[in-house]
Amino acid sequence: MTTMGDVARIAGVSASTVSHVLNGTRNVNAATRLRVEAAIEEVGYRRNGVARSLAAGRTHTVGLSISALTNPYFGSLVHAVERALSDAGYVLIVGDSHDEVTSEQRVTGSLLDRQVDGMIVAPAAGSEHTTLPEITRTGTPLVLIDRGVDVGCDRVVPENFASAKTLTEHLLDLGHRRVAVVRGLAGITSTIERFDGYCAALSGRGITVDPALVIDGESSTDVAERQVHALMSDADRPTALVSLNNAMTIGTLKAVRGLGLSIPHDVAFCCYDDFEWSDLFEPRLTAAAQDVETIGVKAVELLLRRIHGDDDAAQHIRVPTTFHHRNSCGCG
Amino acid sequence: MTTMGDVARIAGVSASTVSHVLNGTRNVNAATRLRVEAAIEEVGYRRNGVARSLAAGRTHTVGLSISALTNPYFGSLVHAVERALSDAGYVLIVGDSHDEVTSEQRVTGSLLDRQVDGMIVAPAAGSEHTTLPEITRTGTPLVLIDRGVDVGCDRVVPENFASAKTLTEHLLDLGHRRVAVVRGLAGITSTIERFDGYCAALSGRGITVDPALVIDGESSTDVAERQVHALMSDADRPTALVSLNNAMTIGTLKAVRGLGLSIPHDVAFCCYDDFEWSDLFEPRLTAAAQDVETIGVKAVELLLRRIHGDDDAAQHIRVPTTFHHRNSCGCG
DNA sequence: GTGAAAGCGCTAACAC
DNA sequence: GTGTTAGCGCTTTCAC
Repeated sequence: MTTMGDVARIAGVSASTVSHVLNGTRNVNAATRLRVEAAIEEVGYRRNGVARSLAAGRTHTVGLSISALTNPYFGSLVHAVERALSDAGYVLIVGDSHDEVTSEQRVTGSLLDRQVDGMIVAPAAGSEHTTLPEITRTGTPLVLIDRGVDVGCDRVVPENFASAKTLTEHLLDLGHRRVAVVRGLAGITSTIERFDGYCAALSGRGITVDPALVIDGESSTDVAERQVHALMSDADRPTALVSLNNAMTIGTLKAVRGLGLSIPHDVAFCCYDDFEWSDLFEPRLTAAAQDVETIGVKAVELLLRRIHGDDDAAQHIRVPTTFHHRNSCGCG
Repeated sequence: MTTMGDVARIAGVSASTVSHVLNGTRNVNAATRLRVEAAIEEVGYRRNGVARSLAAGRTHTVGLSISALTNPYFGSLVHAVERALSDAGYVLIVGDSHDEVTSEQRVTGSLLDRQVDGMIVAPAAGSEHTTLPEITRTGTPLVLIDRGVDVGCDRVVPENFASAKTLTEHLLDLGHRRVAVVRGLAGITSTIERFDGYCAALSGRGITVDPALVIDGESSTDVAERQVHALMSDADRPTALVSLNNAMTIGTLKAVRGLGLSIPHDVAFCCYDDFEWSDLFEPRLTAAAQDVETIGVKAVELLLRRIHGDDDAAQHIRVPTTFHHRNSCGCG
C-alpha cells in the first residue's frame, strides 16, 4: 500500500504538505501543488480514511438503526437518507434492529464503536431505557425517526393521530357504525397515536370503541391476515375496516379476498400508508400517505446541524400525511 | 473519551492485557480478567473501532454500491445483505450509484478510501472500464450482483434468458402472434439477456421480431407508461405484452388502465419480477419471480470467502427465478 | 510557503 | 501469564 509518505518523497516535499494539498487546508505554492498532484497520480495514491479519521477525530460516517422487517418503507427511507448524507460528504452505515432492543443494542453498539459522527434511530419498544441513553451518554448526536420517544433529542415523525382520525371519520361519514381497526405493534408511539386517532373519531360521533372490533395486527402482514380473517368470518362482522400501516393492509386485503368478500361492497376500507400501486388496485385504495422521503431528509438535516455543533433545544418535527381519496371507502 | 490506557491504569495492568481480554486473543488469568472487566464497566469504556482498524488493518466493513432508483428490490436486497453480514460481524455501508458511472466512481472511491474489507457492486453500464478496474487494482475483494460483467471476479445474478423466454412462450402458446416487449435500461446484461430470451421465444416459433413491438422502457416506470401508452393507442396494437422488470410493469399497467383497456381481455400480460401484491391485483399477475434474498446472501457468502483469503477461480452463480402462473396471461 | 514532530487509540510482535 | 514497544497512516500544532 502506498502512503502519504511515499507521495511526499516522490514529490520532494513533506507529508504535511501532501496532506494540505489533499485537504486544501492551507496555501500551497502552485508549483509544489502540481508536483504533489503528479506524484499522487503517478503512484495511484489513495488516502487511508481510517488513519485520517483517527487523527482527525471525525469519521464522516452516520449510522442508521432501523427495522426492515416491519418497515416496508425501508427502501425509500434508506434511499432518502443516503442521498442527503452523500450530498454532504458523509456515508451511511445501516443496521437492522429487528424492532427488538437486544439486537438494537448490538447494532447501535457497533455503530458507536465505529465512531460514527451521528446516528439516526427508529427506536424499538423499550429503547428509551436501554439503547437511547447509551447513545446519548457518548455524546453522539442522535435523531429519532418514525417513532417519538421522550429522551430529549431531535426527532422527526409522521402525523399519526389526525390522519387516522380522518380515515375513520370518513368511514363514519359514509354511515358506517361498526368500523373495525387493525392496529400495529404494541408499545410504539405510531401505533398508539394512530389508534388514539381512531378512538377519537368514534367518540366524536358518540360511538364507544368495541373491543371486539380492535384487531392487533402487530404490524405484520401474516398476523393481520389471520386476525382479519377471523373477524370477518363472523356473522356479525363490521361493515368497514381501517388498517393502520402498509404491512397490515396487505394482510387485510388478502384476508378479505380469501373470504370472497368484496371491497367496498361487503366492507369499506381505508388505510394509513400508501403504495405505489394504490391507484392500480381494484378498488383504488383510499389512504393517508406518509412522506418518508421528507422524514429522511429532515432527519439528516437535523443531524448534520448537531454534528456541526449546534446545541439548541431539541426539535420535534411532524411530517404531515396526504389524504388520497379513492374508492375503497365506497365513494366514487 | 476514555481509552484503553485509562482502563489499564484502573485495573492495574498494561494496555495490551486489556486489549487481549477484549479480543480474547490470549490467555488471561481469571482474576486479572475480572479486574479488567470491572474497570471497563466502571468507566463505561467502549473500544475505538477506528484505532482498532488502523492498527489491525481490517475494518470489518463491507461496501455496497447499487442503484436504488432503478432497483425496486433495493429494500430486500439491502436487508438480506445486511443480515448476512451482521451475522458474520461485519457492517454494511451503502452507496447509491444512480446507475451512472460517475456517481458510481464517487461511491466506490469513498468506500475504498474507508478501507472496506470487501465490496458488493451492482455495476452501472460502462463500469467495466472505470470503476471495476479501479477496485480490483486495490486488491479489495469484489463481488458483482444483479448484472454480470466480465472482469474476472465473482458474481451472482438472476436467471434472465430462460425466464424471459418462458414468459414469452407462454403467451405464444396461448395463440398470440403480436407480442410486444418492454425492455430495460440499455447496456446492462439483465436487459440484454432478458430481451434475448424474448427474441429466442419468437424465433423458436418462426416469428420474426417486429421492431415496432419492442419498447424501450429504460427500466423506468414513467418511460414505460409513456411508451406503452403510445403503442397501445395504435389501432394495430399487439394482443400481448411482456414487461421485463418491476418498475416498468407498474408503468405498463398504468398505461393500459389509462387507456381503459382490460387485461387479459384486451391484452394478455406477463412480467419478469414479482410483487408482494401480485396475487392481490386484478387480474393476478403471471410473473417470473426473482429471488433477491438468495442473491444477497450468496453474494455475501462469496465475498466473505474472499475476505478470508480464498483465491480460487471466480465463481459465477445464477439464481433461478420462479414462474408464477396466475391469470393476467389469460389463463384460469 | 513549508517542514518536523507529536500524537490519535489501538494491535501484535517480542521479551520475560 | 503479562508488560514493553514499535508501529498503523494520517492531521495539526509549532517553528522557521
